[in-house]
Amino acid sequence: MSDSTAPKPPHYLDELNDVQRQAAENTEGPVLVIAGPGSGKTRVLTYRIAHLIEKGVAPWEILALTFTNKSAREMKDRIAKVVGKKASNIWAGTFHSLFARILRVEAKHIGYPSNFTIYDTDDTKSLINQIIKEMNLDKKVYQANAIKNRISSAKSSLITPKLYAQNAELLTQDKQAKMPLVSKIYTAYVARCKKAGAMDFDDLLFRLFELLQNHPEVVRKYRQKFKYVLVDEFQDTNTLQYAIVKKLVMYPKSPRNICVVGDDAQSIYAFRGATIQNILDFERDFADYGIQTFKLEQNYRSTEHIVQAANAVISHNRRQIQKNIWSHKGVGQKIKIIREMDDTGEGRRVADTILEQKSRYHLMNQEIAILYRTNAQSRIFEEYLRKFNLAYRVYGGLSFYQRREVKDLVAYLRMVVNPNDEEAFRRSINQPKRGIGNTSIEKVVALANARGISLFEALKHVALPNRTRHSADGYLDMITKARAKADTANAYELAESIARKSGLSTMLSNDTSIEGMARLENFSALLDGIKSFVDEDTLIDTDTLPDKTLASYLQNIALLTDFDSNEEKNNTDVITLMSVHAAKGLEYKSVFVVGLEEKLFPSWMSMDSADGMDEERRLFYVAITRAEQFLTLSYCNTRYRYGKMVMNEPSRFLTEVPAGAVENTSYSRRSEKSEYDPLERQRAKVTGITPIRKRGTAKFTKPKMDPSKFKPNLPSEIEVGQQVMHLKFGEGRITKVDGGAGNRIATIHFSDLAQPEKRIMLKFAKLQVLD
DNA sequence: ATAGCAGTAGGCCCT
DNA sequence: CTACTGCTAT
Repeated sequence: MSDSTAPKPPHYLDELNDVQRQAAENTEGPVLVIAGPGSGKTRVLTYRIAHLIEKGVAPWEILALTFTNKSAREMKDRIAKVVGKKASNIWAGTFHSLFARILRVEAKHIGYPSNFTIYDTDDTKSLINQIIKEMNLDKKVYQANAIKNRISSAKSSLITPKLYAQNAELLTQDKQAKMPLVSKIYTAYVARCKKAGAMDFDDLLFRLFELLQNHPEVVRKYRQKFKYVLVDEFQDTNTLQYAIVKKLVMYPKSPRNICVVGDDAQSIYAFRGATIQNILDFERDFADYGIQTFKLEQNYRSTEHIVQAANAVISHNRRQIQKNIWSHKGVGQKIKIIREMDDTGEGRRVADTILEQKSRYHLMNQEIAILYRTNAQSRIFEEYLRKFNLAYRVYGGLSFYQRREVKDLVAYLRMVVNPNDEEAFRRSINQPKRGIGNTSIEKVVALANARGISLFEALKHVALPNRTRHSADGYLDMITKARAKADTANAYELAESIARKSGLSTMLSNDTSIEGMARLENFSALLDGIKSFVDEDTLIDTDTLPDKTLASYLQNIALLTDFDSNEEKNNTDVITLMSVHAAKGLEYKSVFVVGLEEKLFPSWMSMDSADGMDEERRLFYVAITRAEQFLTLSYCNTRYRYGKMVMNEPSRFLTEVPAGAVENTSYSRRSEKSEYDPLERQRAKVTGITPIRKRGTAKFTKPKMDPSKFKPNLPSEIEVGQQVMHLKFGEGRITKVDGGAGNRIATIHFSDLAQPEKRIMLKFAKLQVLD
């Protein structure tokens, strides 16, 4: 959308079409913006905020809630282009991060420490399993995942453990699922989180709601503060999120300056409790206060065949807000449909088509995306892209912060900040092994439960055999000493010293396998991350954070996803592989939507209900509307699932794409023989495509050199001026070495990177000197 | 009492 | 394809 080429930028409102402009200028009172795909929604939001600021509204009086850190950052950057630096004072961020920020300030009102820990899904599951075990229940019957979902949706519907226990409907459901004690587990879970000083993701919303509900002086404060509230992706908010927003803007004499932007057709998070009912409720709730509705219907992203296909597909859904999405970008290319015999063929054919498109239309890698329903589908595409020497990056799957080695160190850091953190205790107490096994931990748990104290406290007093006592004391001493420094010391020094004293660094350094080296890489990348948190601001959004202590570092990373990380990935020319969910809000010149088969897309989980099917169709709608010029849909007859070959029908969604928008070479003309040539298959076998995704290996496509040939030099051998090789960053030159003897830090210039300067701790990073 | 190993069962959607 | 379980050696 860079059609404005005037030398002097015109007044910013001139860059908007009529409807967009009205949506941006009508700043007072409740506003609902229904925004089709590619209709300039972000543009409206940013100009609206810019307009508010130009009119004299203070940036900190504006609350803009988004779903991802990325879109918050983008929005701020774009606002800054109009109003300058003060844009950074806007309260723009995700629901979770902004609410965590408020909760830290107001924690005392709800009996939480302001250093509260945020439990991620793994912590949550592990705690639930723990409770199940303590209650002597069969974990095959009581599945942690299912229970987590029950608890999560209870919280999202504002149902406390108490209300749950009184809710006949929920109790009946649990009985039918043969899990009558879910209510008890829920109660125990909430108590344990509280005791541990921990909140899970839902708590960040739930506790904030409680806070606003029960503390009039607090709610008054924030109502006064936030004079204008904006919500992006409103179709993906759940009941609880909307309840919080209402708390902030609905009160006597409120100006009700609330603007929500969304598209019912792109609602794809119902499985997490999101409901488009919120849009309908919004219209009802604010009907008496002069609600204004604007529909953005012009699609600036895609050519007409694509828009036409999208409209046709979505019209199969039952209810929707009426709108007429149109494009004036010309008819463009027709949609290509690829059919293959099996998933391997699909992988090869997609990679082939990419090569063809690249040469014919001069596409860059970064203009291409492969979108799939489930992350597990990525493997085959990775294999072929690699084989064809096409650079790619996979989003999703195991994120950096979920890696074992990263979580281990983070667990120690969490203990330093909040010693009551039960999950961090369990993870750190015997990692690396220090001879405190299950039996000892059982004793600790027993004592903690008996006296109602934390595990950490219990460890101090529990009776243990001498040897075990000794290592326990070592652990306690380490955490206690670090805690003493936690408020004053720089987060990086603290983390680095813990990494050393815990024995984690030594343990990882001693592992010389390739996976081990990759783990060490990740481990030092974490330390590097903490370092840049401390001295630069590049890593994270400091505006949403009050300070730079270890506590706020942890708070921040708990809410980061794979998407938000720092690396140079945004600037490198790579093909994007991601799930359709992850692709929401993004756009690419050429998009491949793959695996279009019944039971896969639409997913088998959703096929038994009409609501589920509608959601799958919206998901498909989101997928195809990511494409600007080229859209390719693919499916195959058989594929491996759970290690077994299964037959698939083509997805019903394919039949919903109008024939007029589809290239007619596609369905059946291409001879199946050539695609299923046994010789060709045999050849593929012989070429031996080896799987490249191993657990714990770095995520980048191409290692800069063959890891098996990589021979790192000793840290002491590294000098200024040397040309060195780093497994992930490639070749670079040492420009500076500083730090003390045992802790030398090299500044290295990697000219291939977008941000070439890296500071790397020599004791962790492995570097090979090149001659 | 702990830790490493090996074999088995169960599970893998999306945040 | 991995996360538990149970066994055995220390």
